[in-house]
Amino acid sequence: MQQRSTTLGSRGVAAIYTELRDRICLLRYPPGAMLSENALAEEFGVSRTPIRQALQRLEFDGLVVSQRGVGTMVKTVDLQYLKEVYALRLKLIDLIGEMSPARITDDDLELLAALAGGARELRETRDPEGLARVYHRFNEELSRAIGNQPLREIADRLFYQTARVWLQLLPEMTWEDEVDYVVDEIESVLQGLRREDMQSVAGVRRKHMVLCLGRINSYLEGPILALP
Amino acid sequence: MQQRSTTLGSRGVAAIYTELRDRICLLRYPPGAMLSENALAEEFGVSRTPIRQALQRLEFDGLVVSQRGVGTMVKTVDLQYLKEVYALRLKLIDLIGEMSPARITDDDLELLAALAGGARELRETRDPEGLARVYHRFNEELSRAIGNQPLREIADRLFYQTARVWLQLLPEMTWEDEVDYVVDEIESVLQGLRREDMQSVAGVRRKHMVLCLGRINSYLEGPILALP
DNA sequence: TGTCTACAACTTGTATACAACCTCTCCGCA
DNA sequence: TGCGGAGAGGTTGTATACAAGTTGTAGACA
Repeated sequence: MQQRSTTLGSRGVAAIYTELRDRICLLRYPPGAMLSENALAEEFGVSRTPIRQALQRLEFDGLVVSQRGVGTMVKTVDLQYLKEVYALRLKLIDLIGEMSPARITDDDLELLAALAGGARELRETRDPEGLARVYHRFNEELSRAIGNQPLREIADRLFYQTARVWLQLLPEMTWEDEVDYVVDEIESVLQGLRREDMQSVAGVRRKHMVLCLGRINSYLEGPILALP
Repeated sequence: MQQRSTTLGSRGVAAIYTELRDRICLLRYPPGAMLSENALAEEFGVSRTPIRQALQRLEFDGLVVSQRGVGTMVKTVDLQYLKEVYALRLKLIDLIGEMSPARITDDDLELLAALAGGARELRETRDPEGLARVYHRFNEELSRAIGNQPLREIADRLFYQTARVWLQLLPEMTWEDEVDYVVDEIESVLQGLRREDMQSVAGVRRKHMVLCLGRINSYLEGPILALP
């Protein structure tokens, strides 16, 4: 049997799922791309069965769609659905602020600081995928601070459903500005966490999300999102 | 091949998933029950493959857990998780009230009235599963009134995660009271919908959920849910 | 009698063969 | 030249055989 060409955490299907999800959210698989079960099976060194499990989970997440006889395609982001997801995430941010017990360790704070530094270093490089990776890592770390487990799962799911849109428009935006926005959000959240002021953290996140929404709006033909 | 003994909508895996989910939520498969893939495959007249797909989806929903070499077991409701789900649902009810466009047709209103009538008829019968079925139907119908699609999916998911608890304690409660509670909730919601007053609907739902929570608390050893 | 081991009978996880289906191309034909 | 149908090649969906793992039990042995 062919040796697997990709290093996985050897946790089987879950690792494949995470890898494919990241590839989609980092636009390595752009919207409309066709994913071949056979090709993925060869690449990961497994049969089609585990690949299909991962793809079906991605289909539940709304990231791909499978059609018998045609193939499995990365879904394009539906604007109406995007609008609804963002509206919901704005509401959920407040809930996160209310329901989080703020169980943050010093290690977490250091990691966030390192992420802010990593983002700042990207200012000269112009590496959209790298910046997106930092932001994903940032979001992942903040997710761990959500004390309510079902809310955490829901927030993660919604994040990965909309994570592509910003990255997709990143090349058309002003690079330095976007880097600064990310750095500012991370550092502002960091300050809030140090004071254990989750309401402040929620406010910061909300502000940046609304601002990002505005930029996305201005770069799409016609406003797709009605700002409150 | 043996003919399938269960009438499915012939939509394949989705129908099997729904059927199994209902069996779990209506306690036909009580917590701790073992589900055999082979037995289910025989019953539904398919191979293990579609059965496994449905079971994996149920595992994502947190309703079952599979262990290699052991089997697939219906999960017992974890009290801490239940508490968190209820706390979240209370918050989401308000969101539903805010974000719903109240696209209700007269047919929907008639169906809700019929459900209230159906519940009232059960007052003499003492049929817990029937009452639960009515309440599930009621919830399903209200779900269609949620304009925000991701919120609707989330609300459904959370509902089915906690639907068993009330039914599980129903035999120990006062039957007539529980019937009256269900009838009152449906009719109160109906009144709110007729006035297109979604905030009132949310208030009713919230009130009944808190009351139901209190009853559940009183029938479990020690209060598991801190009421606000 | 108690304990430990080997094994049989089950389970889920994986790989593979086959069926159903779609799409594009090529060839015959008007 | 335009059109239409058969077919090849590819895809996902399903069934089945096999691998890996767990558990209870029977039996040997101290």
